[in-house]
Amino acid sequence: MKQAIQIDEKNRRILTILQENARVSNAEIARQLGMTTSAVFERIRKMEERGIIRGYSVQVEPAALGLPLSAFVSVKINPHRLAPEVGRAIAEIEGVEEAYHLTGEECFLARIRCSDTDSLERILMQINDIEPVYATRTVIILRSAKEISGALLSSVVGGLGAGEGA
Amino acid sequence: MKQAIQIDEKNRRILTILQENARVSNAEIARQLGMTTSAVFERIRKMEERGIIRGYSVQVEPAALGLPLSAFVSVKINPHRLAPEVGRAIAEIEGVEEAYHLTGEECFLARIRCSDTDSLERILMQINDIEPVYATRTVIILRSAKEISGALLSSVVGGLGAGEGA
DNA sequence: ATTGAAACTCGCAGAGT
DNA sequence: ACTCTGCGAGTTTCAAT
Repeated sequence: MKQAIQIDEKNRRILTILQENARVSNAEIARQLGMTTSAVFERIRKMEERGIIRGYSVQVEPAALGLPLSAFVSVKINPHRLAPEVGRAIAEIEGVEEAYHLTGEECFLARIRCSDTDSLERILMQINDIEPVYATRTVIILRSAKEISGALLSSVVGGLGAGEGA
Repeated sequence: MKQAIQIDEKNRRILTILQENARVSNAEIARQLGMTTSAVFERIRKMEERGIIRGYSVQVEPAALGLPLSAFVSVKINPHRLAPEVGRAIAEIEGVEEAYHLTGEECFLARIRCSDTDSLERILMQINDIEPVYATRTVIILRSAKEISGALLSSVVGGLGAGEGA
């Protein structure tokens, strides 16, 4: 059974502070919560150990990386039981930031980040080339009304930037 | 004109390291890149100042917060020019992690995180209660094949947890 | 933009409650 | 699980290049 590991009040407050700025010092967290640094240190260490904290990330302005274009691609596949393979194949495509297996006929949704429509076209072709995929539907993101992820880009390394050739 | 602020090689490598673990020390980054800590410090400071770095976040295991259920809600609205207001209204609803204004008929997409289907129902009602909204379509996320955001939850603070009452 | 040194602050571990 | 204590390590500033 996958039991829900619940969290106490103090840990929740530590996470709240880390969420706003993951690079604050333990000492600063301790100050804000009226604890000692050691206590904060221990709690964070345990949350990391228990997998409650998965990691820490930087949110980057995508324009700075030459990736101003975002889109969602909905995907239909045919033998539905190939979903795991399709999921893996989509996830591996450069420019795919997120990929979800969903209920419904359009059983995959991928969020794309790229430099321009040419780059988007190339990504769409790669998705359509996956064997069980028989249809895609793409919508462009005009604006994010709320974006938690900021731009946690998998592709800081990648180089899907505006200047790249073939 | 919104010019694309491009980034040099060193900054890209710094961002790559921060992406994997935003809580590494500047000294450690410096070691990996063969720079001095001061240089790394200065470059990070400037990227923060210029808005290239938006912030740093912790990725939390959602189950630990009692939020095992994820969904996407597509929204249709009627006078299309009320989009900005609708976007703001959706973004404010507790449980909405991300909200995007899109091209196409379903011009908004919201990603939801909540404790159970009851909670999801309540969120859907709130979305449908927004004036210009005349239709929603909900799909449940079965699995994330790729999830950059990990679980950057806006609602660590919130308390949409399993145990909450009304 | 980078450096090296100086002053300050923090991380982290050990021992104790 | 928290506190106190202390040293090694990290942060941050600054004059100089």
